[in-house]
Amino acid sequence: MFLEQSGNRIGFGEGFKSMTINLKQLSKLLKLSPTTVSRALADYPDVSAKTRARVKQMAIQQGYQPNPVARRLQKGKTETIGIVITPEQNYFSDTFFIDLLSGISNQITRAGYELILGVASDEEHEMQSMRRMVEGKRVDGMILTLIREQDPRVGYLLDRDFPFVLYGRTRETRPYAFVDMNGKQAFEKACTYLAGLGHRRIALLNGEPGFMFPVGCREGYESGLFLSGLELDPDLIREWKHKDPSQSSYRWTLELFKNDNPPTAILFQTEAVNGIFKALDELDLQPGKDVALIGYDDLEIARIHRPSLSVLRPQAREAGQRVVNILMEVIKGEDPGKFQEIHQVEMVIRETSLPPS
Amino acid sequence: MFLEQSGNRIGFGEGFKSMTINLKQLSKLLKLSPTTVSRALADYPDVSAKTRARVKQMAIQQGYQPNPVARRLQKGKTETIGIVITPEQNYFSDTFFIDLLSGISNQITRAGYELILGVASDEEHEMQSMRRMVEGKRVDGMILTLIREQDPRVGYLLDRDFPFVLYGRTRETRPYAFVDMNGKQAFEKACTYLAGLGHRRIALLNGEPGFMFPVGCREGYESGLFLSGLELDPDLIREWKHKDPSQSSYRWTLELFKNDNPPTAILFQTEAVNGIFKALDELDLQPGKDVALIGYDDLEIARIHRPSLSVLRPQAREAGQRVVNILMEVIKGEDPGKFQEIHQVEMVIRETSLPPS
DNA sequence: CACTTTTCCCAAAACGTTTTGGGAAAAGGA
DNA sequence: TCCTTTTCCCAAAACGTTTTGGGAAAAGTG
Repeated sequence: MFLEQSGNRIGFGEGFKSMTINLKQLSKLLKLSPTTVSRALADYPDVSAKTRARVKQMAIQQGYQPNPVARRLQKGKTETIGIVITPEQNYFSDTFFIDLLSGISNQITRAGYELILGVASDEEHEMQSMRRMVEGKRVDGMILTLIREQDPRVGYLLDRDFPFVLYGRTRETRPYAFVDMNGKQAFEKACTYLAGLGHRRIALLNGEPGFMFPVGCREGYESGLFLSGLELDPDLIREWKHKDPSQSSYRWTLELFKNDNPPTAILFQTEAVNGIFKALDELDLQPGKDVALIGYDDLEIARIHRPSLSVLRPQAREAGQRVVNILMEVIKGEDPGKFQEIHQVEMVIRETSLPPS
Repeated sequence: MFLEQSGNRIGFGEGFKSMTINLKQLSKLLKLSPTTVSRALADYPDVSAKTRARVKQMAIQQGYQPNPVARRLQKGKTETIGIVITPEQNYFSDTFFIDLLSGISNQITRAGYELILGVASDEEHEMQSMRRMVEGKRVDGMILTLIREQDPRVGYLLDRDFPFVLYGRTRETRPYAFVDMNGKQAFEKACTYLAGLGHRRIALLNGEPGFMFPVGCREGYESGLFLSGLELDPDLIREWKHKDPSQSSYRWTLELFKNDNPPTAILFQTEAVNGIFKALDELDLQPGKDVALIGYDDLEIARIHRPSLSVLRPQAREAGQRVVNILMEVIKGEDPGKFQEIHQVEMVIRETSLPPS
């Protein structure tokens, strides 16, 4: 124990402590002007290949890294992207969001940018946190998630021509950039697939329609029924109402099977799967066998559970990367209206999507 | 529709687009020097009360906000704190982390600082992301979470005297600042409580001992058994091994009850609750009635489930705020060794902690 | 009144980059 | 050789703040 500790100390020595070197100091070391060193490192053509190499080598040797703050001041950019999350909407119960965030973060780092995070407790603080970033000149662009049908954030940013990209869509006539998952098509696909297997009673457990995504899910569901020549039965639909704690996928499922004519299949967002499994268990119904299930989002539980859950799988990480790439273009001054991407969602058939028994 | 949109446009007008004002411009408007304006806004005593008021009023009227980048350059600080998260360790399956993050974020904002986020895919990238922040002079301090018993990050930061605070603890002889939950005491408390109710066979489903927290949980569990005069039975303990996907709270629970002498109570981290409930259901055992349960972390499901789950409740948000306050002190140059806090964890008795039947 | 102290303000420097606008030397062209 | 071009480098300015180090006027002191 003693040895290890002391060994470390001696090994690293006194001078190891992040002795940060300057452009000026580096240029002195090289007997060049700061201008030339800066331009050499930035690969300007007006510095000879020989000195460029010499500069770069010395820079590496000395561990020189340009001070990002000084560079930002000069460049007039923050090289920073902002995102605000709100814990209330069960953001983090899902790994989809962390996948999205992971894609965003990686791409931002690759661009040499920074990601600053605001955590807001509610809609009001969400706006406040965003304003601080925008009006405080703390970011060059914003990323918005969990988009509502009427979303004041979008109008706010459009009004002041501030660069942003939505993960999702909203009701807004002015053009803006977004990356969205084709939830409609996904649910349509799942619905027609189930109908193709022979299911005639397909239920939908949906999120809160105030958000944009569930709206698409429902559209896809209805369109899927229509395409399969099935009637829409409102009794088979449950949609989350604003913060009613009595709601749960568990109760909804129990309710559905009190119906005289219960469903033989259920579409839902995978986070709800636990409640559904529990309810089916109590009702002595076998998932997959007695009731077909398809969830949206490929969470770990979907793969691990027996029977494993068939799902619709959005590529959240890839979407996150696209969001960042697009935002960089918008920051450069490109027309946001050019960047409107709707990504396909693939369907993964596992064990819970069999024909009706 | 047309009216609304056009109304908006006219209402906001052309000039609304964030016309950012300068210190120099502001001072010109006030017929004062930039120096005086800056000092007036910073409440220096060498500017008269009258002009100070005049300056502040004009600053508000003009919506002046000092450019944070310029201020950082001058002050020689980034006014930024870094944190790196890794999705692999199921960080986000839990709301505890978002609570922690929320406390951290709020307190950082209050201090006028920024929180920059790195998302790393594994341990190596975690270190890489941190080095970028530290060596790239992008942050003034780091916050570390999910601490391992042997954690290279701590040594790295100590070696270069870089300010940081741990949420958790590690094995390290040099002094460092941390805020930790008293997991040991919590599990001890839960264990003695159950023993006090008459339970004699108490099981523990624990996390991976490579991390520091589960180590404390186990210590508390063992100490609780000892204090209650109970024998430790290794058959009643399950600990997560590094990435063995066959493990799950569900299987562990089934295993436990294959025992000739099965447990009458189980301690665990609340994230595992679904698997446990499922297993008990299959075994026809009533949670709370046939088996007492106490989880660590007060997740939503613990409150909502019937029967509701008794839990150990760490105050993650408060801890997050303390972490930031401490980090600010350390950044100011205070001795990190002075800041070592171990927070109490309260026990919330609900419906799953009854005496054995 | 003459001197000191206090009050209130400001010009200049500094933070560490990148960009601007040359300018000297070397190379090319006749 | 003389003129033009190209190559290679650099001094100075700029980004927007805060800090330093006064300094002039007003107020207090004897």
